[in-house]
Amino acid sequence: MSTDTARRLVESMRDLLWERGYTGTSPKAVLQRAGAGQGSMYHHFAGKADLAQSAIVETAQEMRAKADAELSGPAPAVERLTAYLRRERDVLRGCPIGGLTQDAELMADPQLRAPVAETLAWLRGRLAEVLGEAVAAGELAPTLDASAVATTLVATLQGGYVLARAAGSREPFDQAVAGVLGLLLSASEH
Amino acid sequence: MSTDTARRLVESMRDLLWERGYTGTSPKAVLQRAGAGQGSMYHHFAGKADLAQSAIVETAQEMRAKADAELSGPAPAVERLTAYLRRERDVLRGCPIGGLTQDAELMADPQLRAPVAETLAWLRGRLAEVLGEAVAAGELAPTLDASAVATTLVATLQGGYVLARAAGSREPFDQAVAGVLGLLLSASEH
DNA sequence: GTCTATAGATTGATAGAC
DNA sequence: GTCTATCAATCTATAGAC
Repeated sequence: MSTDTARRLVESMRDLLWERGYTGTSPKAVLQRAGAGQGSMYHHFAGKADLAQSAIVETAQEMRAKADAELSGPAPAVERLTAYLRRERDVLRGCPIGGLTQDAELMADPQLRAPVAETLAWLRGRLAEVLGEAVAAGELAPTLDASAVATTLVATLQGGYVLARAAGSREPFDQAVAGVLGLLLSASEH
Repeated sequence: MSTDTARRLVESMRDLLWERGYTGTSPKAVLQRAGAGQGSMYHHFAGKADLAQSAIVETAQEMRAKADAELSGPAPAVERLTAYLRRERDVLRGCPIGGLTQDAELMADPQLRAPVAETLAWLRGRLAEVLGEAVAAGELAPTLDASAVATTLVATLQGGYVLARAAGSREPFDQAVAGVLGLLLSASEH
């Protein structure tokens, strides 16, 4: 069945995009990992960019679905936020979506860039909503700027990945999260 | 004079590393930008990696010198911190050092990775010192964890670059900085 | 010190057999 | 649908003339 080969190609491209980026990933490497020949890829996809687009869209959807599930539970808003921020992550591999912003070739292609931009914009918006709930429930100070703080939280995660990769250790990531949570919670003591 | 050609090669490599990353930068592109032939590069440097190392070390030293100057002035500690965070930056180009952490090929080479790791580690440490001064001067709450918050501040900047590049706008960067400053200053009202 | 010429490998893609 | 063969272009590096 063709569907299986196509799925393996997308899966391999997802792994390699995460590990090596778009510029650093050759069709040849994808085919080897998927155990397929040249013909298979060009039968199912128009080329490298087309396959990469399928891979990025899949990764983006997964990331968004997982975050939405965590942020939409029945627990108090602040508990959902801290659980989301502290959730176990594959820190040293970086963010499979955010990391792509550093690839100039990928960002130059609107089809590849769009799912990256949309996913991070959605996440900022969703966190702003939950922060708004927390303020409304009196869990956080009413003076808090939900939009700005939401962007700060996403930036802390994204930057935490950068610092962890630089250090070769997840410690900076955990420290960055602990730091921003400390500020958020002590700022709420009003 | 050979020194001038070598300098132009390093300068060109610095620009291209910032713009395209290590994997995305070919010696050919560097030579074209520098206006030099193949022979010049292999006369002055052992190869692409060697030239890149000189370029990264130079960029790292500049970044560190500039940050240290801003963080070491006579102004109150919190003022120095806010001035550093709000300083004008070429946001859409990303951080010329932090952005390199996403390049797997570069990070696999200890010679190329070391200056990246050291620069970001130094910055976290220097910000922790200034935060410590602020606490000691009573400008910030004594309960503040200087090391953790320092890492949060660097992560906010690094993640701000990621979000700005994704959005194609500097707005998320400015929002992330405003958010973290809001938390830091309101948390200090003790 | 700088140049051009060249090398062998790899890139992304196409052709055509099966 | 999948394979192998092949393509022109580019990659990083070396050789050798000047």
